[in-house]
Amino acid sequence: MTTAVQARTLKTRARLTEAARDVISETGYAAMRVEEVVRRAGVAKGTFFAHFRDKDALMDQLIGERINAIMDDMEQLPPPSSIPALVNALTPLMRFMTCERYVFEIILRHSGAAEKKEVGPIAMTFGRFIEILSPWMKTSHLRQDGSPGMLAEGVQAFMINAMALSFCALHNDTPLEGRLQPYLELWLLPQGKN
Amino acid sequence: MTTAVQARTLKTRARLTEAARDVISETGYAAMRVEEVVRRAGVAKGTFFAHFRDKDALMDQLIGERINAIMDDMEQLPPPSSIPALVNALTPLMRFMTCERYVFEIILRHSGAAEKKEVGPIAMTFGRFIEILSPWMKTSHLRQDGSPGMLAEGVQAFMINAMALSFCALHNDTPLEGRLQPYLELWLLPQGKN
Amino acid sequence: MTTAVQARTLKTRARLTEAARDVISETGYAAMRVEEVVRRAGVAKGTFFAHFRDKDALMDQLIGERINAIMDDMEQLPPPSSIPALVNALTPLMRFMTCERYVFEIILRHSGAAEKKEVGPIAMTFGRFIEILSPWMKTSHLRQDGSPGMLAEGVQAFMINAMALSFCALHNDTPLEGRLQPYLELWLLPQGKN
Amino acid sequence: MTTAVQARTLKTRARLTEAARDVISETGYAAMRVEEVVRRAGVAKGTFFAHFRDKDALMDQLIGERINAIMDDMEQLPPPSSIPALVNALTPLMRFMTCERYVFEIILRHSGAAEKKEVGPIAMTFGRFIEILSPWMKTSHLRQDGSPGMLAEGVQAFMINAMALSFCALHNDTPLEGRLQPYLELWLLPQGKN
DNA sequence: TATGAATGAGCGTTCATTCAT
DNA sequence: TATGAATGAACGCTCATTCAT
Repeated sequence: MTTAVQARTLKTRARLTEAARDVISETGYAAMRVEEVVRRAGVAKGTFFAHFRDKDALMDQLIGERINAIMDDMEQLPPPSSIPALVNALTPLMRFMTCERYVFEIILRHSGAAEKKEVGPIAMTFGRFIEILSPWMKTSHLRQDGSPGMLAEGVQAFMINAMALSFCALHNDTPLEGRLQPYLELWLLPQGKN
Repeated sequence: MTTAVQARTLKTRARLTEAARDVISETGYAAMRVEEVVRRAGVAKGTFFAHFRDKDALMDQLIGERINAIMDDMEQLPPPSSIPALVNALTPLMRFMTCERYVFEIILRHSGAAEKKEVGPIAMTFGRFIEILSPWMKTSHLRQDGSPGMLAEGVQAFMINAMALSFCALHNDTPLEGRLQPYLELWLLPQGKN
Repeated sequence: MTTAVQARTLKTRARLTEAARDVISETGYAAMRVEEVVRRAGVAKGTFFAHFRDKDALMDQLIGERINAIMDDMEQLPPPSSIPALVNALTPLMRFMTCERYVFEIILRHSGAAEKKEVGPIAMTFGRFIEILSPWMKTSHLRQDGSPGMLAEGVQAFMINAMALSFCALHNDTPLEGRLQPYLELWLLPQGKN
Repeated sequence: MTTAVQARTLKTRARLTEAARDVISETGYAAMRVEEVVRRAGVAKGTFFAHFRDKDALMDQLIGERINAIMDDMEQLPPPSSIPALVNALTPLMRFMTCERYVFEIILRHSGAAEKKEVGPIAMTFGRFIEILSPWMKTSHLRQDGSPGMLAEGVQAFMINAMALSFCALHNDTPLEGRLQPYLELWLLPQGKN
């Protein structure tokens, strides 16, 4: 009984997210309308809000799963053997996160939850990112005088900085990756090697 | 005549900003409503938009002037002679920038202007910050293998990262400054010295 | 200036009420939708709520003005010379008030305002009704041992009672007026005359 | 078996009404939500509607039983020997009926059923009220030129009127009973005696 | 410059009721 | 009987921004 009921719930939820994905692939994230999603999913508006606290909660999930998919690919990579290789490995993630200003804003807003119990998909990916990056930091050609975790968090900080600048007229002549690389060299290479 | 008119214009503008400061000191930045500002200033709503392109332009100015006041103090300081001293010097700025989530978001949004000609007060402070910090980077106890500008930008990136984390339940057990210090040590000290 | 602005305001308000009247004449009161009213009036939804606190406030006005129109007619009548004549005089009002259950419920709900400053059109008509009826109570064929005002309020009480019963299966075989008459006889005639 | 099943049915129903009474005693009638009732009763929402046609049916029952309890007390009273005594006898009923605006509205709405077969608890109390009051109308100090039933119905009308006014800012300076008494004197006393 | 009524698109809400299991 | 996810149709609201005067 309970199982059957859950199946129905999951199905409805899946129809909603599927409809949302369709809308987004056609119009982008910023233009997604709840009304349009429920219309396509063939469910009532009330149902939407029974499944998602608000529109942002759906965005959190959809963007979170995209980030996770990209991280799944990252995880398959061998530890990058050079800074340019590292930048290359990070590029798909940065590309997605900056695909729309709206997406980047959602990500920033959800990067940290105010309440521990409210930690959502996007916030989780920030932790996962560190877990993926940390082992890469142990490569011998990189500095080894900091903990892998801290080095990884530094990479994260430089990435966010580079992405934020990409929306800025003063800096968007340089491509994202080009802007990141010199900082990572300075951050990650043993001194005297960069 | 022109002078008289300009004087009136400046006065109206001053009344608007003054009213806005009052509202903010009572309710905070996020709760500021244009309606309330014009009510207190005793002018019509349309007048507000004759003086400010939009609400954000006022916010840009108000937050920018606060940041500049803090930077005026920073500028008086001698180059910090240690990482903890540097962190101390940066703390007032970080305190203000994280006083409200909304303020932090405004700052991020305005850190880079979409159009070069639209570089506003907040965006200016980002440049000024680098200018203040760069000379500090030349201190002999810090690494000298990167340009002062890049080192300063790195400090900026770590600050933003630390501030972003301060809104996050998973990390806000550590105070802002404590979170920043180890990263700056790793970023700024000659390797082998931290 | 102020006059011109007020004229515009009044015009918009008039368009809204006019549109509402149209909708009601076509579909009845209960079926009136705010959305439809603003659509027909050619104004934005926000404008509706700038003019009326809520849908009920518009209903209050529309129903109030209908009641007032009926009372305008009542006011032209000479004091009824018999109970049946009195009942006849009251019938148009009762007919309208019971035209829809929804209308009767609105009237009851608005008959008394919780706050004095919130006394709206419908509540006002209750006072006006007493003022119209009171002089009628001075007719010589009616009992004169109570104040006209009290006698009038009694008539009001019996009317409301009769109207409430008209929505009731147990009583709606008798027409409204027939139900009212015996009570008014007992209430208004000198004893021994009914 | 049938007995067992019926027992379970009755038990569920009892749990629902009991839960509803709890909710009402804590939050009042108007704030009662079906959701909260079923939560407390530990049953599913659908179960509620297997036991009660709709929410109003439960309200009808709960309010009806309260009115009946008050009428049980009224029935014990000897016929009031004066108008003030009569008013006193009616006061507990009026107090309850005006405890919440919502309650008064429910009572009015249910005072007459739309369908004869749907005469519910509240509607029944209206009949019972007349039955209790009618004998009281035969007291020698009251007018005897109207049937006891009609006199009783008049009392009912005046009570409802007084109660309706109690929700009105314009009239709620006078207490309920004070507002009722002069009308009953005029309605019930032989003319020349009031 | 100043005015302030009007805009407007969409979000979130409400919550009694239904219905397939 | 019992379950509980789904329904659904408006309403109210938001509030920065525009524009005719």
